[in-house]
Amino acid sequence: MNKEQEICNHALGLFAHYGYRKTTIEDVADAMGMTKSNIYFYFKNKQDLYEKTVAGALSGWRDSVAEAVAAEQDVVEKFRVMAYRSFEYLRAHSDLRTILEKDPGIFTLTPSEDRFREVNMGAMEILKSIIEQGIKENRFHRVDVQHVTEFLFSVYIMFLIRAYVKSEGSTVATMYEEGVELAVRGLRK
Amino acid sequence: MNKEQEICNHALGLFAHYGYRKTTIEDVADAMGMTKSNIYFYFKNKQDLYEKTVAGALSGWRDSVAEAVAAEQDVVEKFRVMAYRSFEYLRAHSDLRTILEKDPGIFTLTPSEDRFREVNMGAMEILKSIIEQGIKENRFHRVDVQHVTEFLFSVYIMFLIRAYVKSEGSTVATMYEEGVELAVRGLRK
Amino acid sequence: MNKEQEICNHALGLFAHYGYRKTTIEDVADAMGMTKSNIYFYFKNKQDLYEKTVAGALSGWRDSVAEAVAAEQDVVEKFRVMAYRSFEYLRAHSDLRTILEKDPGIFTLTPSEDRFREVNMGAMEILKSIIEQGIKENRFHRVDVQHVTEFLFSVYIMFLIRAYVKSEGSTVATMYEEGVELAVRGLRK
Amino acid sequence: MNKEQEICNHALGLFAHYGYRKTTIEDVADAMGMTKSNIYFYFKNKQDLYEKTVAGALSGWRDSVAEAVAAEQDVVEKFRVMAYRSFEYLRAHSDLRTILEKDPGIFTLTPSEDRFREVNMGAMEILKSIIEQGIKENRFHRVDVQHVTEFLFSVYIMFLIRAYVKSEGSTVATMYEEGVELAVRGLRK
DNA sequence: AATGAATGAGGCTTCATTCAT
DNA sequence: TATGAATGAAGCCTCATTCAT
Repeated sequence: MNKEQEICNHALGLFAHYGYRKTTIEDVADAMGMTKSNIYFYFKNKQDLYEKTVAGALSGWRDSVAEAVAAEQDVVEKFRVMAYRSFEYLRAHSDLRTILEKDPGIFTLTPSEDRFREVNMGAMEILKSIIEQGIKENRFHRVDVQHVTEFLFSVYIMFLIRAYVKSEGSTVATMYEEGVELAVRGLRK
Repeated sequence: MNKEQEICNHALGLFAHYGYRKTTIEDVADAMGMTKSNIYFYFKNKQDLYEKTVAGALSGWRDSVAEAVAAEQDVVEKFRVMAYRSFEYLRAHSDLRTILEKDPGIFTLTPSEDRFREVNMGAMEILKSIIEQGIKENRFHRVDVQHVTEFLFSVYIMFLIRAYVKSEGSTVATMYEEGVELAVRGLRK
Repeated sequence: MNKEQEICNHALGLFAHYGYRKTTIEDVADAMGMTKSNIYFYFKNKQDLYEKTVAGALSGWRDSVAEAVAAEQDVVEKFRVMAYRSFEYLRAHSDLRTILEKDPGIFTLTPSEDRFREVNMGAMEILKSIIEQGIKENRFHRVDVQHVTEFLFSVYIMFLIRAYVKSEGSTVATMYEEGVELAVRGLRK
Repeated sequence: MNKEQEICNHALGLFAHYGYRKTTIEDVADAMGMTKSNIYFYFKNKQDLYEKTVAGALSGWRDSVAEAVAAEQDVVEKFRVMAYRSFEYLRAHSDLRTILEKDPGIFTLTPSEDRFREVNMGAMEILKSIIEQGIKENRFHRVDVQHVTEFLFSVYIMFLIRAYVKSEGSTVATMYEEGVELAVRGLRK
């Protein structure tokens, strides 16, 4: 179907493997069995291709998490599920993971330069609304929502990404679990 | 005096600001007030310049930490000092920090591809000998030294680096302090 | 039509005149009225351009000889015609001649490093099949075909090429004629 | 002793192995255990170094031949000895041989561009005086001395050089012997 | 005699991008 | 939609050569 998306899917793997600079438009075209110039029919330029590719991958991640969260009622469970689904998703999608490793700027939340604000904001929104709900239900400490959200979001992203650098599987999973429980304890009354 | 070092110092800032790819040999030469070709008198090629630049910066970091650690007797204090000096050093040396952010591969400790093994190993050695001393003096749990060292090193590096991505100063510092205390509690009997 | 060939034709003259090293891709591009980079659309790199250029020229030579040989029935005539057409062709194509002079490695028949084995083998095949036919028809001595072929080929190539170094026309032609007759007498029963 | 000569000796091997273009001044300096710049104390530039190196090697060749010729009385023997000593010398000095193969221009006897006229003329002089002596003693045909000399010189040079390209030792030697006898018969009454 | 340091010119190659078809 | 062909800008690197010491 949507060829634009198809291109992004192929590009994702290449960007993950070779990085932005070393991935050429021709690489992408070759992978698609089309020509360089034809890529320009679908995307304005290389930057555009990259951003749409990454944005698409981030959306998939966020949607997967949002869906899992929506299925839970209890706010603590929501928090746990959010954390686990995130972890699980990245484990399964190594291309996205690699890109996140290689381009740390993706999560630079400084408003002025965030190329993926839209998606990132969406992800943070999930976390934020969980915290808000927890506070409203009087199950979480009355923390500064915005700051705590940003803090947790940044720790959690960095943890997720870096977790895989060394990664022997079980160790990482355990490490992650403990981190999550720590956060839960820190929040819960 | 040592012009090689002088070049590295200038290069550090440029690599930090523009990244490896966008920094040209000419940029470095201009910054030094010399010609492109003269850079090649001191370095084999761009890669060589980059690696020596980074290695130099990492050495400075490691030495600063080593020195601080050596000045302490108590093993718990050594651990704390190591953590704080590391933090402090990176805070003060934003070029190194930025490079570390931009090139996460610098800390990929997989033996096969680590371009800075020598320096990294030196840094890990500091941590390792503290843990060993703590165990010998019966003040630390009898943990698996190698594994724990690698684990702590990797967490600590990722933390240090990522801490600055958002960074509003006080928040980060507090966050870091708590992390350190956590580790101390985890180790101490 | 075939622009690749067109480029080779221009390149041949330049390589002949300036030699491999001194001929720049830009020279070739200029001669074609196109840009440097466009040359790279047709050839992988300078080496590739050179090799295809030389191979093309050698093929032209070989084909011209093969055609002349095929038109004769008598095996002795075939041999003579082969020799004279070769001579004639080189006389008329001074670019190829010059390149052959400048790059003696073109005829280094050591299997391991011959860049033009395919073409060279084709040329030797012509000679070889003449000798074989001569022996089968009982008009040539029963010599060791492979060795004699290689020997004659190497003498003949060296003669052809070097003949032109001094070359005052008539002298060379006479010299050549005598050499040919010598070979004929040596082979013929 | 003479360091200039020492440099030439080292340069000879390098020029033979890598060719003029690919041999850098630094290669030569390294081989001598000195620095690039110091080479310029002894030679005007790379071209100068090359020419003096080749000229030196050619002189050695010519002197060796001249010496052998001088030791003979009989003019036919002189001719034979000249040929054999030449062959022998080149067989033993593969560097010179290789340079002669790689730079055919060395024997381009066109007065206008011969960079080694002096040496070449010296070599031809040996041959010429033998022929003159043979004629005076009425043992050689009364040929056109200048032309015959040039012709024989050029054939003989080309033969010597190319003989080694394929070369399986005995074959080459036999081939050469026969060629020499042919020339002798051609000259002798 | 010798060196370290510097330079300039030149050449190869890559690649994003455009354009006519 | 899709392609082949073309371009320009940019960057890396080599090397002969020079100069001050």
